[in-house]
Amino acid sequence: MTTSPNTGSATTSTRGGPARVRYAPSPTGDPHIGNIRTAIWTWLYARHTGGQFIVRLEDTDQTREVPGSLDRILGSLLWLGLNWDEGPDIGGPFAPYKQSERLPLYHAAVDRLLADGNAYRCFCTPAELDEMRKRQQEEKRPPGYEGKCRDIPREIAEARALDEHFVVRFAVPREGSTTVEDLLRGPVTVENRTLDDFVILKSDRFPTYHLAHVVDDTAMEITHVTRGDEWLPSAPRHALLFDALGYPRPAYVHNPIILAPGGGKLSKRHGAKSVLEYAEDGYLPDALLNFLCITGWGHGDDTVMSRERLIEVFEIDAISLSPATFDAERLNWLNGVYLRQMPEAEFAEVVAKRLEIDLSPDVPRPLDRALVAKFTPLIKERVELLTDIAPLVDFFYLSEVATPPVEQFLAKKWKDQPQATADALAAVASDLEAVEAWDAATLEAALRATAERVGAKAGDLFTLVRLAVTGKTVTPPLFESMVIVGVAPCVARVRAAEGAIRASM
RNA sequence: GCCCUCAUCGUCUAGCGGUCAGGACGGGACCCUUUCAAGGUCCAGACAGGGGUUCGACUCCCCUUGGGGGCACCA
Repeated sequence: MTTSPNTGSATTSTRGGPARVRYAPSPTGDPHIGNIRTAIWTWLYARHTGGQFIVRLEDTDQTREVPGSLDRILGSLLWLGLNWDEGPDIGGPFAPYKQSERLPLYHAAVDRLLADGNAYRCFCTPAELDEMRKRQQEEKRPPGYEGKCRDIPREIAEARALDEHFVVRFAVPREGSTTVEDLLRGPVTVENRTLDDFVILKSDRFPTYHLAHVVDDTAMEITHVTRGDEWLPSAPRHALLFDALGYPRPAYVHNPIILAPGGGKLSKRHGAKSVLEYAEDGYLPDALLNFLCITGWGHGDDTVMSRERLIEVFEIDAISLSPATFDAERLNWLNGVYLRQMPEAEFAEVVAKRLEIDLSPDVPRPLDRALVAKFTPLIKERVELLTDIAPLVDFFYLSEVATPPVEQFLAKKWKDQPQATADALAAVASDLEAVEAWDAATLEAALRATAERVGAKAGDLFTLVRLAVTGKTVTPPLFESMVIVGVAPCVARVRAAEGAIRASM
């Protein structure tokens, strides 16, 4: 018997219209970044079509459950701005949205499959199955259940079920083939003989993913099933289940996974963290959203796309078929782009919040917002990650900046010239004291004059001053920074540097 | 081992039978410049290989190669 191929009716009838789609995570820990990308695409598709985005908890494996997962999953979505219309926390017309609370639904489906002869009870023990697999491996045969219990007469099976552990397996047709329509790649056909009789109900009376997916996505009227393409090989099983239960099949979108640079699985080593970790590390939600969305999907020549823009132009069937590689550098660049685009006040607030985390505990909190607002314009285009900020501006907060090692001053043009260097700094200090207005333009003019007087190039002198005042070689613009630091500390720091150099002579 | 799937610059992609194969990240050069950035200009860089189909293939088909995934009482 050949299963009739899905003609794509579900696909064509729902194209373009409002989509009911779902994100269905397992509470087994923080969602993986690839998993989140699927959620983003799914959400965008719902918003693009004016449909609904639903969250459903797939908690059918009691042994793998990690406490607190649900909160972190929902927290991740929230942080990314992926709001849901129905879910385990807010309920909805098809509640409950936790599979562990929907057991009766699965049992009803199993009863029907059993009654129709599309499923059967299997009494094989785990030990027996292990042994079977071992044998298959030795004989170089494909692994899979061979149907030992498939032909047990129903009355006998029912009797044994009274006091024996059992699972329920779907009776896959032994012949023919099954075709699944994937929105991205068209028809995918597999021979039924390559499918084994998979378990749909475990011995603890919980469903497996296969059954739960079919029952719930039907009950919740999901139009498009979006999931990672590790599910593609089992999609025909699901199709068979839909057919056996007499349910219409949803449209499927199996998207490729994200690869690590160099190939293979993505891990923390490659800069892939959980969403919440990105949040902690100071990435912007919109930047991560944008980045994840365009890795594995594209819209013409566009790269930087706002949330609104993405909703507007996102087409789910434009998802790329080949697995994309995670490009952390691109993410960082995008984060910088979003940072630079931010309105001044908003940027200042983000900076302040971050500094309250990163700055030394000696600095009193809450941070002086007026001071933050002063240097914020100086650093805006110098920051890619929020963690770049503290090292760039900490000298604004220190009453005393430690003078860097003398060697740092006596480099480049000042190499082996401690006398000239010290004299130059001395000149700087006295000229700064004499300056009549403490603003950037005046300071620059004054120090350029100083440079000429001591016979140094302006840039070389500025390097000295920068080092003395900030303790760093890389800083925000020097004169603007000095204005913020103030005349007295600047002079003191320059004198301290001068002293250190003289002491080393 | 069997099955499924994918294939354009280093990376993410545009292309949907006729293009100088475009853009972005990264790289290089130059400009700007008090450091570092940002910004600007420019440069290098790809259709995996082989067969077909066609007047014409990056585009369609087949094979090879390579990558990815699946074959649990996990999802």
